[in-house]
Amino acid sequence: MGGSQIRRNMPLFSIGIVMQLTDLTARQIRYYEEHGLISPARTEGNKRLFSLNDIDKLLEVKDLIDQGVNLAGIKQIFNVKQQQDDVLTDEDNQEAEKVRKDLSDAELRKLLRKELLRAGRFNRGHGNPPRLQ
Amino acid sequence: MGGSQIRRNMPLFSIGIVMQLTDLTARQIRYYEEHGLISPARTEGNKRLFSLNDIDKLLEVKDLIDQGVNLAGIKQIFNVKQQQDDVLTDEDNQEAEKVRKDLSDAELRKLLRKELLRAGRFNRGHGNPPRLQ
DNA sequence: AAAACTATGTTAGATTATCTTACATATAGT
DNA sequence: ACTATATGTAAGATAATCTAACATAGTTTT
Repeated sequence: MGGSQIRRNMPLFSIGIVMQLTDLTARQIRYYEEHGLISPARTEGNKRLFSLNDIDKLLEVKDLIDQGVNLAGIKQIFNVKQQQDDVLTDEDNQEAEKVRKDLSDAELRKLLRKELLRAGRFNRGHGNPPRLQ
Repeated sequence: MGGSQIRRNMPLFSIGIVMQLTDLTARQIRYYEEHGLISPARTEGNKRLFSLNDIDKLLEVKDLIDQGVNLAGIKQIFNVKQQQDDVLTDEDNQEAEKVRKDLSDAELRKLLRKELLRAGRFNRGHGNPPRLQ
């Protein structure tokens, strides 16, 4: 797990914002969580807090559902992608990972900003850039 | 105006998250708003929603306050920077100017910091002098 | 065709997060 | 010494979110 991965996993967004960003209902988002497609963090008071990764996943879920894939299928797809990610991460990226891990807190905002700008194109291939606005 | 401007001004973050991200209290954040240093958006139900720009500004406020600048001074500094931004934006060399602007954004902070540090040495009157380390 | 399952809607009651307003207070400036 | 600045804190109100339960249109399965 590299530093940037942590950043992309930083819990930042309330469900209301995620609803706007993904155009999903709260019911849908909770249902997808219930079925293990996402695992948003929680505040001390039990409110969900979503990361950029969560939002990416939700947009992907939405996309796949639009294409007729059911949740079971999406779950499988996510599993496969996760395995790929594991392989890619474990392989040879130690050095780059190390560099990435040492990002200063000051740079965090800029990274966040960047992430938002390019939030969209899921790294592995298929492209439907969700518009964040 | 590029799409990125829209993104940076997109209201996304609740005050709780901004507190964590900036290490400011809610009181401070609201006070800075009250004095016009930021203008976060609101939800339909009147909750504040902060953008990345807001967070940047808050971090800058915090930084300047740590260096002994009062809110009036910070307001002036923001005004100056805003004017510069306006000029640069109106000068229709948008593409190249944008790069230059990014550079000068980072640079300007350092210059300001230096300048303020020097000024602080002259009229030192407060018990909490800038830590010269 | 009936039964079961899937994915979502809706409602209700409870709880958290945030809001405004007001008062308190320690430092800093005059 | 007085005033202004910047922040803390408390109270009461309300918005946003939570869980749980029941409803339902489609879709599979039997």
